[in-house]
Amino acid sequence: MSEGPSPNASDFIREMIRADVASKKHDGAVVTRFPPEPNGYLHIGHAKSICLNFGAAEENGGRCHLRFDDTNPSTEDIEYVESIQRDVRWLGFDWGEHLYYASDYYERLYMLGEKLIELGRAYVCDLTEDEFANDYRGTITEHGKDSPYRARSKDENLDLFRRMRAGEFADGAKVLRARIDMTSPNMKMRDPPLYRIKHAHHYRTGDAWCLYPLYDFAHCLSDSFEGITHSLCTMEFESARELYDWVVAATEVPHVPRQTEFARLNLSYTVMSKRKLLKLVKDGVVAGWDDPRMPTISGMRRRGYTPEAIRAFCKRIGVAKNLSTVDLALLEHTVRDDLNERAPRVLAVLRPLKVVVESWRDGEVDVLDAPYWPHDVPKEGTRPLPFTRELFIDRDDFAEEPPKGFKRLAPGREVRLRHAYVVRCTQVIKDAQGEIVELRCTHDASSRGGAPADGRKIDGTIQWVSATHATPLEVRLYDRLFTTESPGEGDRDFMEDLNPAALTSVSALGEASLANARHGEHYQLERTGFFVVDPDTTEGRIVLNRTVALKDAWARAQASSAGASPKVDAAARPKAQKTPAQAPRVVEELAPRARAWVDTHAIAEDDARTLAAHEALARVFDEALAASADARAVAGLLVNEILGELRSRDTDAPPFGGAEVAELVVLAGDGTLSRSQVKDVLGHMFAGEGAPRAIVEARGLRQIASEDALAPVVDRVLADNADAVARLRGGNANVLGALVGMVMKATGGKANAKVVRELVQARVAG
RNA sequence: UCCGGAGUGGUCCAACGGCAAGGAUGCGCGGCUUUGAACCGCGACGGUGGAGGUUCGAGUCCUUCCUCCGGAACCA
Repeated sequence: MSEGPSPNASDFIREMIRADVASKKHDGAVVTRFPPEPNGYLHIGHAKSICLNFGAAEENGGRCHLRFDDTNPSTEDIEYVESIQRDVRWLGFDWGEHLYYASDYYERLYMLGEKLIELGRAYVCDLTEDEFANDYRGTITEHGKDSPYRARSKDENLDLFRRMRAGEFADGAKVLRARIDMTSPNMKMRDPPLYRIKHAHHYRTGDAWCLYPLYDFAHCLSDSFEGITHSLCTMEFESARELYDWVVAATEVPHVPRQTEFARLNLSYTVMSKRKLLKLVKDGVVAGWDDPRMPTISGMRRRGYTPEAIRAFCKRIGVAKNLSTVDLALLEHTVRDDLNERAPRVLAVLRPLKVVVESWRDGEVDVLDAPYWPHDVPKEGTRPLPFTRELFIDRDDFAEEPPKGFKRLAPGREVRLRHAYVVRCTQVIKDAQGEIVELRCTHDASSRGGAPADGRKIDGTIQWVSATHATPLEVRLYDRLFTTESPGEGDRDFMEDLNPAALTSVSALGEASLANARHGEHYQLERTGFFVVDPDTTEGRIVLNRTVALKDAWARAQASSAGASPKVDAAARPKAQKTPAQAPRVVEELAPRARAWVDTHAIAEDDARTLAAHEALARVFDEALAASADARAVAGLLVNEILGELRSRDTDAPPFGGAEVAELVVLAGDGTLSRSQVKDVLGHMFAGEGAPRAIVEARGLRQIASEDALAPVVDRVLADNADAVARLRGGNANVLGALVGMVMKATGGKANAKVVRELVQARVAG
């Protein structure tokens, strides 16, 4: 199987982890976890997460835990625990000793609940769910207000919490809430519930508890208990991160894990939510979680997908934060790519049409030795393939009136029977209804093996089976479960988009060797598709599942020329309007402080607005003005350079003040420093190396602006890059930038880029 | 509407502020072929959501607008 484009997968998460390892964060340890809730079967979306968590850990010498996030007794079941373990293992990942259950932490978590109460960071609230939602939580745009129970004493809270555990209250009568901030813009922070009462039987803890922690409390603490360093989850948990951090800090647990979110996988023509998958199972639309039409791991396994193919797919799709829907065709390609080198080739006929080779003596059997593998798969092995007078070929491989370009069998025409003989159709026999029921052929005795002795070229090759040696097969042809790219798009019920033809079962005939097919084996039925032997197979009844069809250029061409159902070419679709309306720029009134800056210092309004919006920058700006610097230049530097730097360092205020910025502006203004040196110095200032002048002196920074000094460097670079110069002369203006960049690099950023640019232009023109 | 996130060929993912925005898939064409597969080659398809700004130079930094997604479960 060919490797993906990037053998060493890299994405923003792996980069972050590598950086953490390099900086010895957590002593360079990498511990991740895959935390499913045992309330459903794993699907291809989980596979993405599994590959990321186990993969990133392994690549960095770390480990990945399998943890069941089982904090909701009413939906969870041991069946799911077992299927999940089976699926993760099947995918090829190993958690070693590190199998955990949130339910094993119940006691520990409970104690932290008490601790939170003692620290005054949580309280027992008697509001019903509706009361809280309607009267206290507020809305997305309005603040909430404090629960009347928020001010309960520690003792009362503790007493109540213990009695909650003891089972004194009914479900929903009370919850334990975090005491955070009912006015937070993040709804998750408005005193979220941490514990709820649920008199329910838990599949692992039985009836030991009637008090169960909620995700936001249990998950982050479980991560902390296990020493998880990188807690990777999907984007919908993004606004929960603030609460995650709060709980970890508030409970004062020693280990602090870090949550990072990535986009979940969506696949075209499939649904992925557990709710929808469960409905398909419950409604009997599919035969179960492992139905080959399901995007579950177990369904794909039964369909014949391999772990290697799924892992290769996960590698190809990458990891990012974009909302994305991967084309199912990519998954299918990856599966074919994997199976191509894994599945031996055999012959089978799905829609049998009888063929009598009249020139073949009745009763004679020629056992051919047929290779299992095509010439480009480096594997060896053959099987005996009996050839007899009566055969079957596929109905699609014969046409009474062949269309243009048809390379298969037709009256009077020749075709090669794969691995066997070239035959010519001499007669077409029909029944009373005019239906073709049989073909009469003659064979070319010189063509045993497929090549006629006279060397004439035979265009078509088709599959066939001996009528007297055929193995009956039940072949299940699977197709995509939905007919539309986005099932249930808009207001439509996704069930309306179900593809009734997602499963077609046919009685087919396979070659003799297929009689020995064993459960789990992969085969390619030549010219048809990849198949796997289904577990329903019994002695004498071989069941084959179509994993994926082969690409079929002929069928595609026929379909599009027929125009009957022209496959909608994605490229032909009108481009989605990305910016529908050209909205006029609405300029808001400047804040008074910003207005004053604009009026008295003539700085740009946009800059003034930006500065006014960032307290730390505003302060630095005022300080710089006090140092009587060029206001416009200071504002520009703060807004365009320093602000971006602050963001990328994830800090609010720079480790230097206005005086230093003013000093830097002077150094830039008087020509001491080149522009790139200014950025360089800024970097050192952020690193806490002191004032600009000191940095400049210590490092001997001085820009080179004279043409005389720069000319030799420019000439050298131009001489070393004659090809680039040629391209520039050829009219590619972008190369100019690259050459300037090379000169800048050659001078260690000391050169004045403007002068360099002019020099390069002059040299190239001259 | 409030908070958060994201916008790069049809799709998915890349691109220390620097050479013609790269790869995969899909699509088309051709070669090869005892699978109309695979393999090989070629091609079309984007100027990076819009508008400003900073810079010698912007997909990348700043501003603003637009669009999409997530968040108001005693679910995870």
